[in-house]
Amino acid sequence: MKHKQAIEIFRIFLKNEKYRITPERFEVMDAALDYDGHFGADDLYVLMKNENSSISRATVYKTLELLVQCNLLSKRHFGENLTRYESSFKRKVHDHLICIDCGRIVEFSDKQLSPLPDKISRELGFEFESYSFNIFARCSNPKNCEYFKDR
Amino acid sequence: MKHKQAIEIFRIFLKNEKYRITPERFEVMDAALDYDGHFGADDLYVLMKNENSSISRATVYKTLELLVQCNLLSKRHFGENLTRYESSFKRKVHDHLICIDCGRIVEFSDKQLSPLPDKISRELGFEFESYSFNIFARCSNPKNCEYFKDR
DNA sequence: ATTGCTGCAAAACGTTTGCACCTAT
DNA sequence: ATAGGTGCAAACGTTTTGCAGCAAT
Repeated sequence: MKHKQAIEIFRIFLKNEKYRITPERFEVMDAALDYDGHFGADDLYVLMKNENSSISRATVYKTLELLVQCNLLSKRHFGENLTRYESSFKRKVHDHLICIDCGRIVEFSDKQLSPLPDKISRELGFEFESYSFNIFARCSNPKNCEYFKDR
Repeated sequence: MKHKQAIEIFRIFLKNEKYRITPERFEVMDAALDYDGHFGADDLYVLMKNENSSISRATVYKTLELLVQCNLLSKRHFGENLTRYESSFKRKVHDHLICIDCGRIVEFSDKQLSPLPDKISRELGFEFESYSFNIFARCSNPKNCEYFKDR
């Protein structure tokens, strides 16, 4: 198994929260952590089905939420009515820039930005929990942009 | 009519873009600008129906997109699979903090944040278009929070 | 033995579409 | 006259739910 450390994290989480340890849950975890980039729950379901898994849609949807709860995945919304996930296991915090022409997603992290969510929360009388910051922009280089359109 | 200036903006936009000027479009505009706070397209449709409008769902959905195009409304996504709108007519740019316990939405604007979307876009080789910044946090004062839960 | 989890299908939800009729141009 | 908009209902894509059977505890 590739994801030894993640398996341990997930197992401990399930135990602590009194959820059952089932093979299906680890099967979804494995597929999710293997996925390169951002994916919708249904994308993952279809992928697993194509690989002859007998997993059900419901189990995929529910397990992804568990993986978010234990911080193995993070949840993203890029301005569509669609929930996307991405592995956050051993990855540093980052934000996203989305090209509105070609759909390319670039990850970045900005030093000036990082302290702001917590600072602003305190200023407004809240306890910071999480934030989302997405920039929508256009590739300056049109050729570049065309290239990614077909991807 | 309350929204004299907005009517003019919308009329000019429709004309420029060669869209037709119809009473239904202004009816939706009126209801949208009257709405206090953030609303989903369906909320607005139901509200209008309750006020005995004969508008159709399709017209409401399509017109809201036109109002976004001419900057009378802005579109928001607060981490659910639901598009929300809010009037941006004569309002200054702001971001949102959402309480994950009671759902209260607080608007803020932060001087350190404002220059970042454009700066980051340029640094990454993009032309800035728009951004979304949402903070998810908890009311520090539990009583406050309880109060808004019932709203 | 007892919950809780699974797969399945159906329902729910917000949103979009196809179409026949109507209306602004 | 004609392109485009409207209302309606049906379709859509994603997500959730109800339920009977199954498996982890």
